[in-house]
Amino acid sequence: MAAEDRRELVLEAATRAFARSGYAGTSTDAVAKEAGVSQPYVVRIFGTKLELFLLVLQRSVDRIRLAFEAVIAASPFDAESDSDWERLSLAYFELLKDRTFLQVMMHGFVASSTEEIGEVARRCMGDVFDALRATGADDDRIRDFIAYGMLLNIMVLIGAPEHATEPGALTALTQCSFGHGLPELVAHRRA
Amino acid sequence: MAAEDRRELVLEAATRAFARSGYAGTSTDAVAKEAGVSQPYVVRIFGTKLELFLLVLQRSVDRIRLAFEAVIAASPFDAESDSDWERLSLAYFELLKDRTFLQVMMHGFVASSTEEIGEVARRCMGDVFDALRATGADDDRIRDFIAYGMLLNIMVLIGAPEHATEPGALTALTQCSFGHGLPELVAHRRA
DNA sequence: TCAAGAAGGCATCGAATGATTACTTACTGA
DNA sequence: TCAGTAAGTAATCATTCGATGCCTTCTTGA
Repeated sequence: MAAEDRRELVLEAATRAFARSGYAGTSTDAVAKEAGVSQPYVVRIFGTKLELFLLVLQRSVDRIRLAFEAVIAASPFDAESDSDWERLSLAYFELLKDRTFLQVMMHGFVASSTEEIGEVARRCMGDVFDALRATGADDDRIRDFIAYGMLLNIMVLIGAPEHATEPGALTALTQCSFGHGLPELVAHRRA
Repeated sequence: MAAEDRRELVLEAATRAFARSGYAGTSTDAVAKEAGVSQPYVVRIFGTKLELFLLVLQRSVDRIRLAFEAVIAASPFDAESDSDWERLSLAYFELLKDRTFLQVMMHGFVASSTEEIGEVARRCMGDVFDALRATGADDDRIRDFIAYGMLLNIMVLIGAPEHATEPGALTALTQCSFGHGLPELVAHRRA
């Protein structure tokens, strides 16, 4: 297989692996097994595990940012229009069906005490904020949108959508966070 | 030293250690060094590294929840009063001066793919939500409060308060998230 | 004084990890 | 046909990790 194609394959496998267990918790061997190649080959392609993670993190956040940019570019965005914000929310909601990217992003955030990872995390966060500025909304409005997205991220991370079954506080928080789209999200996850 | 006192000391050291590097990224030896005891002794006190982390996670989230409960109990809370919500926000803001607890909490969230950790994380999230229900606010209002708190957590995790210096998207997001309290927070951090 | 129990370290084990080296295989162009 | 190169693996190394077992030290009460 061409090195370029193989590299792409390993990157996608690494994204899945890191999404599961984070930076420290994922071995290069786990990535290799997920990709179906040998562990030394993974190291050879990317140099070090850290460089591989930085690539995976950058690509994951890019994916999220691009989804926002696509929605905003699709039709004129009116920052005063609720339905336009709903379009944006629905896009993120759709993105949640594949949790991989946001899991990697969150793992990147908590691994920010590693300086190189922190740099990428801060840059990515700024890029997303920048992309949302194309909505024409003021900074406070964008901040609120991101805040709500972060809550959704956390809820997905801890598995609230699947586990919030019996009545209780977690269930209430999950339902008022995900709204009526929750059953669909859980069904998609189980499929 | 009495076993009980030593245990408490190690728990606090473990909280600091896990706050830095998370569950997978922190060795029992790192905890031991932070506590000034031998590594086998740490394992002996808590059985396994996982059990130690579960304790640390539970205690950290408890600390956050208790801070909220204290504010709500301090004087009658009016869910329609902006100043009452500001009291609550300020309490959390004050809590951010010691990042340890929220760092541990976030590390617990992303480590939720380990089933035991996920269970504790979900329970803690529910407990915090429950505590905030004592404000008398409806669920949506509480959810918004938590969402904003989660954004602050992320910003702290990636070191935005210290690193958002030159003008740019990250700086704008940081300033509109932390408001005028930002310089104070950074100063306290550097002290 | 001394036995007993609690506190805690030392030595060590087996497994896992990231990385390096040397090797094999397969394709390509002259 | 054969030299050269790209793709990929097996073997291995030095660390690090969580955990176990055994020993030492100190206190305390009879």
